[in-house]
Amino acid sequence: MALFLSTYINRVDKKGRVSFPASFRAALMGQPVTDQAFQGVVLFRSNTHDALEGFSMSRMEELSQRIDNFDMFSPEQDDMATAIFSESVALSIDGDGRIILPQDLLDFAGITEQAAFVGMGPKFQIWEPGRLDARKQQARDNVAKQKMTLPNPRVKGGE
Amino acid sequence: MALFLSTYINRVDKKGRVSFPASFRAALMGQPVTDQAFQGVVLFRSNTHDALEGFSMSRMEELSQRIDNFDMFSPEQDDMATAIFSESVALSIDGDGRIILPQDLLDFAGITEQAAFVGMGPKFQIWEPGRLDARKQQARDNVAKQKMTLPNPRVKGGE
DNA sequence: TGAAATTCCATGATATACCATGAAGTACCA
DNA sequence: TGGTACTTCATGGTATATCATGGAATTTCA
Repeated sequence: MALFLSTYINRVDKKGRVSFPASFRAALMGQPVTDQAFQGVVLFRSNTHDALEGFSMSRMEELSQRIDNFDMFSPEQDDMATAIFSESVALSIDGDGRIILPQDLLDFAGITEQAAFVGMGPKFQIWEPGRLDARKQQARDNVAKQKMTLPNPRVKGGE
Repeated sequence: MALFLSTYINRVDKKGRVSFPASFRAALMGQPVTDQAFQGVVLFRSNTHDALEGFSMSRMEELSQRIDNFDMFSPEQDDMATAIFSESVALSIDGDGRIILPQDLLDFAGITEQAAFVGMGPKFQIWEPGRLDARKQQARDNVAKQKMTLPNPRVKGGE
């Protein structure tokens, strides 16, 4: 699967138009195209930051399956589904490689002049650039401080 | 899996272009080619040295899968993905076997005229040659002093 | 029919692909 | 084994395509 990598800062014009980074576009193309072949992205508010979460449509379906693994009718499942699906918005990419960020999402993330597209592997986030710096530092600190390590499936679980 | 071996020092021109060592290219080819067969490398800043770390894309995808094993939207997953993917950059290898090192990465590693490609098995590093010499000496000293040995996971953990 | 949204077009800046050359390593042959 | 021819590499310069960005024109919907 193609990955979202690096951080790109692009200008947002008064209509909310932003160029969606070219490499992110390429990552999107690699996705297995389902039925209607929706070539675009899905955005919703982050639960933990003043930022936006971005998914491909195929990743969105995977997210749906994971939520299904909660007990049906459990409060968690209901909360999760409501928070994510009801508030998410699908944005298409126009001929010039741009998306249009709705005003309420811009407000939520505090974005005005510029938007930072943050690659996070299978997903990405969109930040107001000023806030992002602090967040990146925090992430680095947490990883270092907690000596966070990645479970290696080959050694630990073995296949 | 193919391995990155030896050290190669190549010139960096004013545009940041460097020849990616031929043997490293060969090591890259051996990688299992996924979908779009991205022939290139992924670089990011080392956590411990003023140098750059390099991976193949397939290894990067493996990293991604491990991170996926954390709960979605958990702080751990978020920190991990932000720390690793947002700061990394994918570089393609052109028809002449070169990559283009971005200016900010050159600055971070202190590279100007020359770049040293250091094979480290499944990954590699890129150093400013002068700093590399000091680092190599240090590594040798540490190994000698501590009589460092390699634990064998098959014997110790065993499955 | 008017406001909002979508599509179309234009333009620098930047990055990518293309071509040329010399050096060095390798293979081949006497 | 010595010499020669060929291939591969590293490196420099130039041309071309892509990308981000701004504005205008056209369409859509209320």
